[in-house]
Formats: sequence, C-alpha cells, structure tokens
Amino acid sequence: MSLPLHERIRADIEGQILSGTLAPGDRIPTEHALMAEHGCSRMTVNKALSSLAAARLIDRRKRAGSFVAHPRLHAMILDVPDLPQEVLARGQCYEYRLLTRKVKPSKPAQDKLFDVGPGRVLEVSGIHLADGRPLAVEHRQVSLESVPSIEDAAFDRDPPGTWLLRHVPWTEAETRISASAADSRTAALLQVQPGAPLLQIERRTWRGDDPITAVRQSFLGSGYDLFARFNATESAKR
Amino acid sequence: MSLPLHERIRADIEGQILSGTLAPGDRIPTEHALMAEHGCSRMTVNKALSSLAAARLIDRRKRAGSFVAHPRLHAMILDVPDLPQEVLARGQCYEYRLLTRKVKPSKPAQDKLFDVGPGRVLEVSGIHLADGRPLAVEHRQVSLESVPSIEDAAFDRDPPGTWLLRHVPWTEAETRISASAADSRTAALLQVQPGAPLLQIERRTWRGDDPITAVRQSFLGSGYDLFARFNATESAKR
DNA sequence: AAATATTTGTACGTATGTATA
DNA sequence: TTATACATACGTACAAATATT
Repeated sequence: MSLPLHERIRADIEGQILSGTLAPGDRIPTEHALMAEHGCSRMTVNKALSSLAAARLIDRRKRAGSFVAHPRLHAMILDVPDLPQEVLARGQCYEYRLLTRKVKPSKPAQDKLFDVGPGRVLEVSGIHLADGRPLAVEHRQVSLESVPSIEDAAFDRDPPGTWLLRHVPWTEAETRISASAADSRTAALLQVQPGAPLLQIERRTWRGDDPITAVRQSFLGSGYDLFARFNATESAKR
Repeated sequence: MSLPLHERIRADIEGQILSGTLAPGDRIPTEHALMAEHGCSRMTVNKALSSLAAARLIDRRKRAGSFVAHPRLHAMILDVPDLPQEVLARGQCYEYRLLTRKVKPSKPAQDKLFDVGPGRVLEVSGIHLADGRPLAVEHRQVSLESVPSIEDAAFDRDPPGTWLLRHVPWTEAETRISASAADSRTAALLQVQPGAPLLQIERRTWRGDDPITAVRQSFLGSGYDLFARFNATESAKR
C-alpha cells in the first residue's frame, strides 16, 4: 500500500495518542526532531502536524511546541435523515400522504420558533408511512423568497424534505430533539392513543442569512430511532 | 486583520460557493490559474484548495480539475452534553444522586445492547437533578479493563460521565436517540406518572477497539431538549 | 523589563510522481 | 500515447509568537 509520508507520520503520532502512549498534555517532538527522525523535510512534518491540529488531536503553540490536546467537548455527527431513503433502507415500503398545502402571504409577525422570515411562505403538512403504517407527521414551512421554485412542486407523492435535499444546499441548521406526549389530533393521525410518546424533531435551515425551511416532525416513539455513529479520527482527516 | 493569503483564497472561493455564484458541479479554476490570479505560488493555492477539499466543499480529481461538491448527505454536529455544565448554563442548580454502584465480575455473555466487554465492569446508576427536581435517570457500565483508574472514584457527588469526559478520550461512539413511555420504576424515580414521555439516549464509546462505557439516560420529556447547531463552513476549517 | 532563542506559521521556488481525460 | 492537473516532497527564507534568560 505505502501511504504518503506525511500520512504515515500522522498515523504514527495519532496511534500513539489513541493508544495512550502519548497522554493529553504530553509534548509532541518538535518539527525538527520529527524531520530528523523520519529523514524528511520540515514541510512534510508540518503537513502531518497541521492535519492533526485540524482534527483537534493536538494543540500547537509557537515557541512552546505541540501538545496532545485534552479531550474536547464531545460532539457527534448526526445524520439528517431523508425519510424515504431511511425507510427503504430498512426494507419497508415508504409512502407519503399530503395533508395540507397552502401559500401564506407575507405577515409581519409570526410564531417565534417556527418562522422562515417575513416573505411569502409555503406551508405543507403530511404524513410519512412505512409499510402503510403511520410513522411521523410533519409540518413544514418553506420561504418562497429564498426558494421560489418550490412553488411548482405538488408534494402529493414525494415529501418536501426530499425535494429540498436535492435542490437547495444549506449552510446552517439548527435541530432540536425532544420527547413529548401525542396531542389528540396528532394521535389520531398516527393512529395511537393520545399521550403516546413521540420523538419530536424541529429543524430550521438557512443558506447564509436567508431562512430556507422550518420543520417539525413527530415520530412514533415505538417506530423510530435516531442513530449516530462517530469516529473521532475519520472526522477531520486530510 | 489581514488573514494569511491561503485563507483569503479559501474564503474567496468559499464565498462564491455559498452564495451560489459557483454552483455544485462547477469547475474551480486550476491551481495555475489561481496562482496567476492571486500572484502567489502554487503551494499557497494548493493549501487553500486542500482545505476546501477537506471541508468537502470541493472535489478534486487529477487531470480533470477541482469542482464544487454536490451537497453531501446532510449531517449535523450534535454536542454530547456534559449534564452538570448544561444545567448550570441554564442558570439552574445541578445535583447528582447516586443510586447504586457495584463492580460486576467478568461474565462471558451479557446483554447485547448494553455490553462493555467480557472483563470486570463498574455499574453505576444515578439521578441528575436540576433545581432539586429530577431531570434524568442514568444507568452506566464502565469497563474496568479499559479504565481501571475509575474504580477509585466514588461518584457520590459528580456523575461518572463528567469524570470520563475529563479522563478518557474516546475515538468512536454510537448514540441512539428515541422516545419511550416511562415504566413504573423510572416514573417513580423521576416523580412522574408511568407512561410519561421520556427522551432516551443510549450511547456506547470505544477507544480504538476497547469498549469504554455504555450508558442509558432517560430524560424527562418536558424538561430536556437536545440541541444541535451546525455551520457548514465552520465544521472542517484549517 | 528587555533581549534572545526556540518553535511554529506562512510562503517561496523547484522537482518529480501519478492518475486520467 | 500524451498532455494536463493534482499530489507529494524537497530545501530555503522570513515572520510571528512566546518561554527563557
């Protein structure tokens, strides 16, 4: 195989950090020492160390040297699911049922937590079904100022989330995850008893400063899990 | 201010991508073109483009050139909270109450979903309280093979999560988030009615191949939200 | 308090290797 | 096959920050 030299150097040090041979706070050899050790130029060592610094495995301070970073506040990658894909991946049959779809005119003030700006807004509600059984209800608003082309989409078959995923890249997003008891209307839509536990996901996304969409999805507690897997060393490589 | 040149070049291109001036699939000027445009060396241009590639904003292909990446499957950074910090940040008073603490001897087979390996295991259960009111119950197992030093910690005041956060870096983690109804035991501990909605977080972490800990936290649905904020351009800088 | 030495940061120019349209 | 464009690596130089003297 034979990795590039700077990656081998990186892997070498990374291994020592992850195995505990180098503990948090320990000093990494200087670039000069490493270039002697590996018989290479400083640029090459620098690339390896820069990469480790970018991955936040080490801290670098001028004059002082490079040190194994103290374990950072834990963070994980949470995939923002495309529901049709998720359901199909589980071997189930996916279906979307549109409930309501309307264009709301500009309004000065709106619900604080569910606001996609002052302009015209497309409001879509629907149900996601897996194997014919309700999985989640979704209420979504999309800014027609930011995404005018979405007004042509019907959403009688595909959910708006899938359309947005394919057409509009976002740069910023906020997600709130909580558990709540089903109110009577939601319970009826999901065909469960009122009070049944729901996993609720609220998300707002922006492109730069322009709001794109705000969505609230209420999942059947018994039918859906969010799952995240994170590998600290794969996250910020290269 | 005056950023380093390679960061200015990066910011320049990044701005064009995020604003839509450069759309997914569009070609970025070659390194040679950019080095002429900015009047700098290829190394400098290369550093800027490599950084964009690491952030997955562009794809680089030999001979073909560099292209604006198609929006990847959306992912968000989910902070794994340190509960004491979170609660204090909300201006509430945090308290931890130990329920049980025992060392379990090696057992050949264990619960599949809640398993930290074959060796000796520390098992700790406790309640997190905010302003004196129950917020979550936690059941945790820690591998004493991987983290022998934790046997000396009492956990009568600080939760094991905080201890682990400070002492043991992890490299891999899995998190599962779901909503469920409180069983009678948990309901009693949290002082709610059985059947109340709970936000349940299950997490297992490893250091390399060694399991470190497995934890199940059940949060009062009404008292806790998980919150994630993600900025596509801040995520993989440098 | 100031000077010095050390270490990282940035950037230059050059050279060669490698994948591929 | 060939030319292109990125990938890796060399060596050098100077700047910036900061521990130590």
